[in-house]
Amino acid sequence: MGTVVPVTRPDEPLSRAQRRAQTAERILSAARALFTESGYDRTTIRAVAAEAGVDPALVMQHFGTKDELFRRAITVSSEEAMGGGEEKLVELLLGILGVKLGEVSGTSLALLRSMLTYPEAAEQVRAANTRQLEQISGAIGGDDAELRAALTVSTLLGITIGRHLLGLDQLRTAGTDHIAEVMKPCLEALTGRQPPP
Amino acid sequence: MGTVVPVTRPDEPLSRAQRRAQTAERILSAARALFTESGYDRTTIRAVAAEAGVDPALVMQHFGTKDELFRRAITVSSEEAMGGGEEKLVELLLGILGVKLGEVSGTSLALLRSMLTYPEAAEQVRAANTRQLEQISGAIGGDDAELRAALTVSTLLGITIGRHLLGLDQLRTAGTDHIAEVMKPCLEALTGRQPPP
DNA sequence: GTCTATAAGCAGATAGAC
DNA sequence: GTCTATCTGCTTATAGAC
Repeated sequence: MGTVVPVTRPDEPLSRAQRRAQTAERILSAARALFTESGYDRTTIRAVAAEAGVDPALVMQHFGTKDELFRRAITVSSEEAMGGGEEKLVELLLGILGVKLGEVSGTSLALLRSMLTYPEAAEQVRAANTRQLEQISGAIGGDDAELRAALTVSTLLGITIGRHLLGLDQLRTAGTDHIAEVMKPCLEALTGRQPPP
Repeated sequence: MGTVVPVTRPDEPLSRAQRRAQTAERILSAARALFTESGYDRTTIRAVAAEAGVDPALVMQHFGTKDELFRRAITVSSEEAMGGGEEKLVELLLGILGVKLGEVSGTSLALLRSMLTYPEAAEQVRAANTRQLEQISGAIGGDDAELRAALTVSTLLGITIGRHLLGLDQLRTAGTDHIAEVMKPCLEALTGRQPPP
């Protein structure tokens, strides 16, 4: 169906299609780094091209528009998509906390950096949060479940922002385990059923 | 010392200086609204002028640069500056929570909207957070005080973002009191002394 | 004192040379 | 197939007419 690339030069190590795919990947990687650092508006096609060591026109050739470049840069292959399983409450939360505090995939940070000023990024973050929220809400149960889930997600979001995007010293220098340990009772209080007044 | 404005026209209700100050205030108000809505980069001098019903050149005449306009727009008169007193821990926290969840002064939201993409805004937010953090840290005491305080501030920040800037439904529709009620045990767990293992 | 007109620069996107 | 050169539009900021 036209996907087969005939090898015209057996001594050439990589086909043109392969080289092209490699270049696209390098551009995406550069774009991810710059979007993470400066956000959507302040990241220029020219800067991405320079970072990737290619011509600006080549970036347009590959992705058409800056918008599409961003979309591709913040789209995960299919793996993470926020710890997908059916785990149980606290483990789920600490999992999210671990993921968000640990490496925090480059795609996530690139997305979060622009969420307050680039409407499409905001929409994606809302969607991701809604998915997390439904998982947590279902695990909590009760009247306040949705509110509690929303507060939990927002709390984790705030810590991620403080640590990775704002760079608050006390959060940058603390270890992941330490933070998780301190946050655990807090998250339990937030997700546990409230005692009767 | 030249500050006295002689009244040349007794029948004129306002002096020129007064009218000028009024116009400046209207420009600042318009700027605050647009900075809050769209952030620093996407807010143009032209749009601010249009919103205030004045000429773009007049905005420059008053504030010189866009940078200075932003600085003036997010500078509070002197009052709030984050509930300044010497209150006691939980009350302090709920106070901050109340302030952040309630009206959240326009200046604060304008500042928060740009904190991830406009370096000067980020610096201001870090500074404000540090002040809060020191208050809370002092009230907590103990080894983890600073970390706990940082996590507390980040938590409140996350909720403010989710509610007012991202517009998460579950947080927008919930009442301030309800949120405070649900968050109280969580904040107590975060700021209370940890039980010995 | 206020606004028209314009300068100067940079963005994303396009067309055509090689 | 890749890059040079350019187009078009929009920004902040300035200079000068009224």
